[in-house]
Amino acid sequence: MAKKIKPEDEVSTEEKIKEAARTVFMKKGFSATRTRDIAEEAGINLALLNYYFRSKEKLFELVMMEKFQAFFGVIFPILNDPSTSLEQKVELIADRYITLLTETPDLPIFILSEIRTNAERMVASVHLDKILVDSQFVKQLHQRRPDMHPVQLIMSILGLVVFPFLMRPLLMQAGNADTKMFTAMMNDRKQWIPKWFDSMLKVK
Amino acid sequence: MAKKIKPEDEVSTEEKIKEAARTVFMKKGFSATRTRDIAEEAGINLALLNYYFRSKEKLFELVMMEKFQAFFGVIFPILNDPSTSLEQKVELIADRYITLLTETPDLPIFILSEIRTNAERMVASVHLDKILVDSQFVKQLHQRRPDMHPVQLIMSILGLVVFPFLMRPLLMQAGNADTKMFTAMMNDRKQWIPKWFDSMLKVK
DNA sequence: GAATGTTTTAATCAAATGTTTAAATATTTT
DNA sequence: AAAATATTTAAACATTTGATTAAAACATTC
Repeated sequence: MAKKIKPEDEVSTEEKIKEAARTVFMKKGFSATRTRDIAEEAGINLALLNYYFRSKEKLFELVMMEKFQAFFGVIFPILNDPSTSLEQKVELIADRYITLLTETPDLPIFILSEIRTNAERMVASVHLDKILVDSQFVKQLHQRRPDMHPVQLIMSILGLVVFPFLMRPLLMQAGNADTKMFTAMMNDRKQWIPKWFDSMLKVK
Repeated sequence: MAKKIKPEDEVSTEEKIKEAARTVFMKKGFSATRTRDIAEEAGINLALLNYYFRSKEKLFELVMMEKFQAFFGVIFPILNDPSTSLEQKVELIADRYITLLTETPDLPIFILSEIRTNAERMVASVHLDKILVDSQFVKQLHQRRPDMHPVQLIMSILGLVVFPFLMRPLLMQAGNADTKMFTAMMNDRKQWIPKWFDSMLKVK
């Protein structure tokens, strides 16, 4: 499949479809998305979707892997870094994750929905055990608080960071926040979460 | 529509369908569920679904309202009780919510997925502002920590309680837990969350 | 500029899916 | 028991939807 030579500002049909697929799949999930939705969003003929990506499923897989990478790719290197302290890791997670999710707030619900319908494949592609058992973070947690299960603490830090983005549609619809205000709250949260987590680690 | 007189142990067709709908909708969500899935799960003829409930959508709405009630009904009375302290409320939420969700662990992802595709209707049926602005809990939070936005703290407590159930499929698939072990962890969590939250409130 | 390869389009297909129909069966009422 | 009403069934219907096809339009190569 040779590439056409096109002006720099032109976006290839393939990329238009991929971008439309990102948008629609992210918003509605796999089952609720029609190939025609994607074609319309991309402004292309329906048949081109199959021409470039063979099938709806293949296209979805592409988007999913990309998003999965975005979601877990941020956290892995931070948790495994042997040169940072526990406190620094928490600070980094809060900061990097909130920054990422502020840009793509639909990411968590997309990932979690997909896990619900396809836990096996998801787990195969993420090596969760590397986080939950072997990571530097787990070792540091265990050393600090042998009486708290590291998984408990990982669920806590992730819950503190991610859960607000799951509540976001509810908050915004309830009129208690607009996009700007929500972003401001999440930025505020970047500072609170490390403080909160440190105090949790000191609980008697 | 007169009721048939049937032996006590017989379950009515209507209830069989409703129960099957609960099961399938909860597991797969609205779009991924086929009416034939529900009919099969209920062990009834496909046409009976429309005979008793008019449409897939009407049946879904019924299930959804029920689950919504379960999810928010637990939290409302606790947060609005003027006779309990901040600490008692947190303890109650952790205990009651974890108990509820241990019985129906798919509830959170179901609710959140539905909110994603239908935030307006959801918000109309929950009076979220009653929690986020007017509740006793918010007043107590504000009195204790005027420098922390109450919504921040509500997101935190809910995140600590609910998020593990969203990660459950991932944890269990990763082989780091079976049902029994997960339940044990969540029971453990009933005691940690109040301690954690109290320490968060004391952060400098 | 003819030949060749690539991209796009309109039309169509086949399967899936929510729903309806009409006849059969069971139950209740008179 | 007969009539009326309610429930159940098998079949079919009408759309929707993912995918394909065949030809046209376009671009590139020789």
